[in-house]
Amino acid sequence: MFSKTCKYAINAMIYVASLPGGNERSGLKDISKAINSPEAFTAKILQQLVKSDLLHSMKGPNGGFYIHRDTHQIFLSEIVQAIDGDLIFTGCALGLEKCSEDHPCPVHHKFKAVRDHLTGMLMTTSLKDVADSVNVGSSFLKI
Amino acid sequence: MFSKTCKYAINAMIYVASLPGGNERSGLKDISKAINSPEAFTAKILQQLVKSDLLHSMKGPNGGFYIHRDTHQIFLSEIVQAIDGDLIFTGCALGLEKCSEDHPCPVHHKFKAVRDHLTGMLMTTSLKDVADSVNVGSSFLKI
DNA sequence: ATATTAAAGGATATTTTTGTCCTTTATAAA
DNA sequence: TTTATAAAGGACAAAAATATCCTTTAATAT
Repeated sequence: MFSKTCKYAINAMIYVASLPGGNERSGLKDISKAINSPEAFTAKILQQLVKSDLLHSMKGPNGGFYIHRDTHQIFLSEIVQAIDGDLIFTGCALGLEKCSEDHPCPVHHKFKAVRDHLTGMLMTTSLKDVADSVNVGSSFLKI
Repeated sequence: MFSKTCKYAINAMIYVASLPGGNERSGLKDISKAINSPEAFTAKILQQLVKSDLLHSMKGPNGGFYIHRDTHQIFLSEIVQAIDGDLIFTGCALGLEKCSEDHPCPVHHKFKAVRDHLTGMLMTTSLKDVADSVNVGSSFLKI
């Protein structure tokens, strides 16, 4: 569904969003430990998120990553889009180059319904929604 | 969503299912031409499908691949399962090893709804359904 | 029987994704 | 101002997915 990179990215964003204090910073080590991901690889992903303006960073002592925007206004779809692009939202299920309403692949219509469901879910689920559920202990970021 | 291998597999199965005459055989060349896939790679995929008993094959002159079972009773889910395994049906959206109703990841419940939708679609869409739509010209296997 | 055809199978190559390591740059604290 | 800290960036490595090539096996037709 999502690339491994994208899964790490979502996890990382949720973790940072779930930190108390809102704009508190969290370092690479903390993040990768919290989401159980390889540190160096996570660094690259965080860089991508910073470039996509989903995350912000500060170098030096007490530096780290933080979220600038209101987490209530950041939706999972933005993270997925930033990392995996929009093929998941628009691509043909069977990989056809030219697949559209006018020239549909054999599963186009049925698949579109599922994809719209997924897209809708991602576009309406905010980082705050999921971070809150982590904070109240009703969901988890790792084992 | 699906691996490229799986997409080729679905396309190939639909193509063979859409052949007139039902149990007619189609060769590797025809199939890979029809679905616009690399021939040698497609050969490997067809082998997998044969091993999974979704497809049957005959060597020698006039040999080729054909579908044994009633295409009305073969569902897309079986193809996906045979090639990509069942991670798409059961795996955690965020890649967590231990993700369940009791110990859900932050998107578990919302994602489950989407996944159930996908699963339901795949389990109820038969090869005959989609092959028919190709045959009447309302859907296409390539550009 | 022999030749031809087409799938099966094994080995290998290429590409993409995932992952690591090390140096450079920016920031802050001493 | 110097030192410590932590992200940024570049180069490289490993693993997995995708793809090719060539030989072997099975079936048919001559």
